[in-house]
Amino acid sequence: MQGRSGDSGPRRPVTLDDVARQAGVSQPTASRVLNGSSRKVAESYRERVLQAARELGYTPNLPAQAMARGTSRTIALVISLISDPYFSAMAAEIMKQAEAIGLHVSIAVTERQADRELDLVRELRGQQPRAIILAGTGYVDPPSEEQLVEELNRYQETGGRVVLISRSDLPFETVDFDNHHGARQLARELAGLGYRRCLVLGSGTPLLSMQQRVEGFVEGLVEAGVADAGERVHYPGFSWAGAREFVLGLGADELSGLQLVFAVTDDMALGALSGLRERGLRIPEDISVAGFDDITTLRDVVPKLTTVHVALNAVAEEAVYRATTTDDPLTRRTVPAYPVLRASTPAL
Amino acid sequence: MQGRSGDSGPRRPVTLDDVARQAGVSQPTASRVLNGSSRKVAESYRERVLQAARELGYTPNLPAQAMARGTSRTIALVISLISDPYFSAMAAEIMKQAEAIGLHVSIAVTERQADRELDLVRELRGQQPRAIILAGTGYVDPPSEEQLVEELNRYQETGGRVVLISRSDLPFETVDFDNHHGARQLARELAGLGYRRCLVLGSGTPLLSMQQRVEGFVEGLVEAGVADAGERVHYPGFSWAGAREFVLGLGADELSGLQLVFAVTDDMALGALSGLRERGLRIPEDISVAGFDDITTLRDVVPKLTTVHVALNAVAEEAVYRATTTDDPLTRRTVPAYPVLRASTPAL
DNA sequence: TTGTATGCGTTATCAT
DNA sequence: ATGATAACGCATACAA
Repeated sequence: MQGRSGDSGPRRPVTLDDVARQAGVSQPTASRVLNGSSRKVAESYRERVLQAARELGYTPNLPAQAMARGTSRTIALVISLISDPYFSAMAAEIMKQAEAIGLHVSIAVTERQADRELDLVRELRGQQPRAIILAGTGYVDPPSEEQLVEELNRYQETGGRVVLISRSDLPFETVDFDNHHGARQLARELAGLGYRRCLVLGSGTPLLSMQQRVEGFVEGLVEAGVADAGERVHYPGFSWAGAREFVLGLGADELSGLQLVFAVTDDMALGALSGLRERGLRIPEDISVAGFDDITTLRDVVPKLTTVHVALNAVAEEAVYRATTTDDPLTRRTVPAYPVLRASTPAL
Repeated sequence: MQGRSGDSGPRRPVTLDDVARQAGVSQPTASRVLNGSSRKVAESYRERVLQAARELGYTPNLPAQAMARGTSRTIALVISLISDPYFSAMAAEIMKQAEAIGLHVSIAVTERQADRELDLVRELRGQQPRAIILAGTGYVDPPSEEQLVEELNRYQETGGRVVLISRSDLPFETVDFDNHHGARQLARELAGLGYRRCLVLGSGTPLLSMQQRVEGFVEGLVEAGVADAGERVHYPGFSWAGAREFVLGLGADELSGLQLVFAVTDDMALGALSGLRERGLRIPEDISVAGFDDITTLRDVVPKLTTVHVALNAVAEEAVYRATTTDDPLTRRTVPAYPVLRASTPAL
């Protein structure tokens, strides 16, 4: 009799009306007790309402609340790929921060298709979220940038908040890592260890933050006296597979004399590492590898990968803060990123 | 003048009414054109409505639609941890399947706290989702199982669908891997390679599916003639760290003669691997390691880890199907899981 | 085919 | 302090 489905036909969900009736009060009073803020309800009524709600198993109908209040308790988050360690970590941090202040996070995924971003934002806007956080990859030359900006503006004009992570290309609140500085410091430290001939793997997909990492790294090398640093920059597909395939396709002459491969993400660095090994090279005896992001996966990789650590929690905190605060004007906050040298790049 | 925030004060969002007015038709007609199913609208009207919607940038207010229709286009998904490779892969697959049929997925995270599950379900129920999928870890003896079942029943009685993944403990639609069989096959294959003295790392947190993996593995060994297989089962904390710490705490006598460590998840297997290496053991020369799940992370681990592959996509597909189909009665579908032998467990 | 009227569950505005 | 009543944006039954 219990635990079975379809027992007594589809019942109607318990509403505030039901609770009020059972408690013998008016429906607004029940509302005030259960969901309201101005707590001016007599203690006796108060208890009766609470008990009725408990007995009936009342749960507020969130869509109805959202409509009546004109605003929901949801933050919409747009990311590229949920199965990517970087983005799942980012999503986790943002959810954590949001939930700490009683907000729910609705996640949408572009699957790395630039054009899906616009559709998603449009769709998400329909959910009437309190804020939209775009944490996906910002393209250098977005196919529909104008429409996206227009859409976001429209959303913002109706009271919504827009926060961008890792993409300073659009005129909205932005939180970003210090990509340039982090990569530059890494290059300088590596140069200090004796590295000179470095191959740089940028992103084939033109992404702003990735370009900053390339430029920072090259600049760091140049500052350290590596004059021709800019000559060995390549742009394979923006993925593990892309980096691996690129490395596998390298001519023997291009590889010879190479001391290090730096990829703009750990994901790509691991792909490159895999490709290098397939070619029979030992890491780091024959060639060194470094990445960027400091994803959790690195925990299980041997040798420990040198990378640039980014404070995801700080970014998430800042992003959620900006997503819920309205007082300040358009700002751009940059969160530090600092190199972490590990076994994959020993001193030469 | 463009791209700035707070230009002309918080405007009101564009509603169906606005579109109808601009198009010179009634609001229901606009509704029929834009969101309705019965497309019995004159072509001339139809075009005017579509154009008006485009000009105004209309997006349907989803909460309002949900309320009017009495049902939303959302599936609620409860998982343990979004940053876990297994769960993020699962979430990705479910989102993919759901989006293919025009459904949005709302994710909630228990952070591995058993008691949070009940609260989350209650909260999610308020979102009026079409279905609730519980993909988190099912505890052997849930602290609030009765209340959870009651809550889910209440939800189901009001027309919601409930689907469980990897936990056959509750009286609802269930999709599960063949944990027992997968582990058993793995054990038999390993025994065939010559493995006899195997340490089994189960889950310190009493989880149903993990217990099945332990039992399956032991059974497989026993069938292969390893009489004392059940004596070397331990239950460290259910995590990378838990497995690592357990291995680090093993007495030298317990380690000596050991040929293999099998952990019930890849996550734990990798933790154990890390711990074993810290103790100076080489994998697989000194000792072998095997896991379960075949998570993506394994791609970057050397040596390649032997594991049991689970068809996440099949599970996700089945779960979403069950979440959206109402005709069939209570069923339990099991998805195959099969061992994948790799370099971490060479023939002895 | 199209428009009018009504209801969904909740909050907010108003009397009382 | 409490209760009637009017929104909120949309879909639908019904009338035209």
